Amino acid sequence: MAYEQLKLDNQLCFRLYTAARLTMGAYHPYLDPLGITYPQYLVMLVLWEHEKQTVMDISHRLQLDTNTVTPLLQRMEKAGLIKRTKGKEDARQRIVTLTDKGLAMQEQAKHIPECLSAEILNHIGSIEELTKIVPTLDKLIEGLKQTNNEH
Amino acid sequence: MAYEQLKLDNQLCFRLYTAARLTMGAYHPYLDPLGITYPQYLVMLVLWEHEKQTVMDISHRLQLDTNTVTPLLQRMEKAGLIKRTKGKEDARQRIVTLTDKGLAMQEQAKHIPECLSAEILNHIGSIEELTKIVPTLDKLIEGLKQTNNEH
DNA sequence: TAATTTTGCATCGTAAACGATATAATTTTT
DNA sequence: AAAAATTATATCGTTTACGATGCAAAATTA
Repeated sequence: MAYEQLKLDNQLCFRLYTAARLTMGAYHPYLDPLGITYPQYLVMLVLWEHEKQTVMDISHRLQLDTNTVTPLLQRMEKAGLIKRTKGKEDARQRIVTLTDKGLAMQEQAKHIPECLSAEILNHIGSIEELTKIVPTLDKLIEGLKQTNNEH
Repeated sequence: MAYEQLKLDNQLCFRLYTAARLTMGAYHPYLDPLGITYPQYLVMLVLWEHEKQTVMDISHRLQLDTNTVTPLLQRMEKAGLIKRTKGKEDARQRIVTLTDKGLAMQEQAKHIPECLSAEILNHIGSIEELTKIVPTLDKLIEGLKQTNNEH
């Protein structure tokens, strides 16, 4: 028999892992019509907030490394959502900007958050219960950033 | 400027996504010596609880599809952690069992959960705050399972 | 019993993640 | 200024995820 602490039901990380995957799945019906994936949607959110950003700005914001973000951006450029131009002052940098198509997509996307809230609300009862866990998740994320930096 | 609801900081899913990734990163120093990845660790947890399971048992337990689990199990078999035998009553099934090596790994792994708790505790203050969000995550997961089944 | 459907698993293709490494441009040091 | 170190991004290889499809064994129906 398993040690108590090794039981799957006692694992917080497994819950986060599952919740994250299933939530991404819930976005599918809304992102498919736009032709983007969930990570690409996150990049769009970042760019809709600030039009002009470097690869590093984006990867910092999403807590992803450039080796994940670069191919992501390359695919998005291919899809005509963004442009990647060489930086003028610093030629190492790549400046990422939205195309007209990328900018226009914001209008189609603006209802997605409320659609998702409504969908979850159908099955869970109260959205407040979910917003209540946000500060804890933020603390966890901050803690993990430090933990992971130490190794 | 972005619509308020489209701001990254207002996205619960982004938090789950980030928290899950960073937590998996925190497991790295403990799983590397064992030569397994986090999803493989999850499979081990499942098998340590019940020695003998079909591919479907495991994929149900982890909320993953067989097209994810099968290659995972193939790699784990190659690594000598599990065996996959054809089912006797039902020849379609694959019965997954632990090898001696896989069973023995439990002893090396039994301290991992407390190590991780301690590590997080260092940076976050109280573990209770984390356990408090578990019921909400469970409700969210259950709700999302249904939501995703409808589409 | 033969035909059909369903089920359990596997394979394929694509997109993430991420460690390791490479490369070119900038900074810092000598 | 030349050399060394750092920085920003990109490339490569492996492992996940997951939609789509295939296939053989069982279960169901005709």
